[in-house]
Amino acid sequence: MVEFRVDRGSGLPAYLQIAQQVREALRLGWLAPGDRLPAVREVVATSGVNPNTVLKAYRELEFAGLVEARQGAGTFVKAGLGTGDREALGQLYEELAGWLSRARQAGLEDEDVYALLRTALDPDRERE
Amino acid sequence: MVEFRVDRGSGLPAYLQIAQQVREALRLGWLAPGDRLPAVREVVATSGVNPNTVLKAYRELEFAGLVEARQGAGTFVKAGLGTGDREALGQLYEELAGWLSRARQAGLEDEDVYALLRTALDPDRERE
Amino acid sequence: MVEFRVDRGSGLPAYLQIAQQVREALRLGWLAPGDRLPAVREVVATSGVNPNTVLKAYRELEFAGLVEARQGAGTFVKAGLGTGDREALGQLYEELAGWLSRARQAGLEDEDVYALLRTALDPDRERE
Amino acid sequence: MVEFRVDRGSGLPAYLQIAQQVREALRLGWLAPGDRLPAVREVVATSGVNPNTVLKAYRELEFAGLVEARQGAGTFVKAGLGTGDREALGQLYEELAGWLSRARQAGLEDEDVYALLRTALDPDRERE
DNA sequence: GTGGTCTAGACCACG
DNA sequence: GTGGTCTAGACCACC
Repeated sequence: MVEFRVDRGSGLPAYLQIAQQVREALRLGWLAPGDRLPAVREVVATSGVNPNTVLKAYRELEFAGLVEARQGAGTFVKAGLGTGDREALGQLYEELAGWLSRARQAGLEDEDVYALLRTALDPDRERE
Repeated sequence: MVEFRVDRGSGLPAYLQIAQQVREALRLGWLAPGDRLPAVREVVATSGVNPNTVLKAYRELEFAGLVEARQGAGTFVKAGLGTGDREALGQLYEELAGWLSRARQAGLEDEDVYALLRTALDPDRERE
Repeated sequence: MVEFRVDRGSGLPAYLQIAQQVREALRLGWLAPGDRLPAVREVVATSGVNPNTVLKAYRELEFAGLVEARQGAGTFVKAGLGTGDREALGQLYEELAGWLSRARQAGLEDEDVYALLRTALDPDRERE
Repeated sequence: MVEFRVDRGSGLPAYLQIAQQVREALRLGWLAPGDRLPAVREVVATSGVNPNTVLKAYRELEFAGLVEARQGAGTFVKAGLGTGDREALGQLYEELAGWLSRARQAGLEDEDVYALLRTALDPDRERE
């Protein structure tokens, strides 16, 4: 079961945050084809957003072919996403968690961590 | 010298992307107090955004006390951000880059990497 | 310039009617890549639907890759649709118009015409 | 015997599609007064819709005075629809089928055909 | 009770 | 002035 976290004031529209979190859950294997997404009303209850916002996110995912809405039944995952190798994922997760704890000991905040990762993913960005 | 990358269609407003990239440059030490931000017309030339959008980003940073606009001279960094320990940062960056290359060998895409990091930063998100 | 006709009570949602009419205009060459769609506010004025309904239609077309919204500038046709042979289209149109006038002389109503066409398009439907 | 085709995702509600197909069958003479409509469970079996959806369609037709439900016996056609001239209809159908095959040779798809017909039925729609 | 559609209207981002 | 986002709430279609 996934639970969405909507961060108002992050600048990113709420419906995109929800859609992104579904995609992440698909990538990490928390959601698999056939699974049901939380009902719109559930998301409303837990996240405090408006029903239409959730619908918009679900519809976006439907357009992308990732989920399928069945009238009166719910919204279901249609396709998976990302690497299939769950084991490697777990291993990498452990390593990353270790690195993260070292980074925090060195005084880095979440923002620093994101900045580092973004640079590492796209080294060209660095310039002097 | 920093160069901004504005990703239209990422959902995040252009002016927030610029402001965020300045903050990241401050965190990583690419920009330090006294440095000049690129002129608005330079950013316009390299990023294709509207001048007003750049101005809005710079105003936002000025409001946050990070930069200072000097009439006719440009916009200058006023304060630093983040950990002062440049050495630790370099070390952590190398480790992260190593981890990242392993992750990519395992077939992970950028989105998978972000998903993992987000989970590592906020482990409560994972749920049965 | 296209003008939309929204038939409330046809059962088909208004936003789908608008999207469909844009697609038809693309097919018939009334709209070509680079053309601007009518502004949301114009459609609202001429069709009496709600702005959000128009937005939903335009967004649907954007998802389909047919149009592109440019902030503050409007929504523009990105890709064409259908056969490129405008001449053949005109010829066929004339023939169809002739047939249609004969059909009407024989007393057929629009509904009869649609029923005939649907059968002709999908002859398997006929069964006894 | 009529068989219904329900196209989920056409946007048109399922019950309206069924009712419309009955009306079309009446117009084209596939159904005549006294004929029995397929039983609800038959439609369910062939179309995959919910029994209530079929009932709603039949009720709608009954309301329109076109059919009549007889308890325990089924639903029967009460009135005809459209032009009585079966011969003219057949002739027009042949002509239309001929035109259609030429249209397809010219590369037109079903959508193009519908677009043409819609324009021919309502020529005012075309505009500069 | 499920998702889907539409309205009305406020506010924001961008040119 | 352009499109985009979100809210609130009514109503519909379907299971």
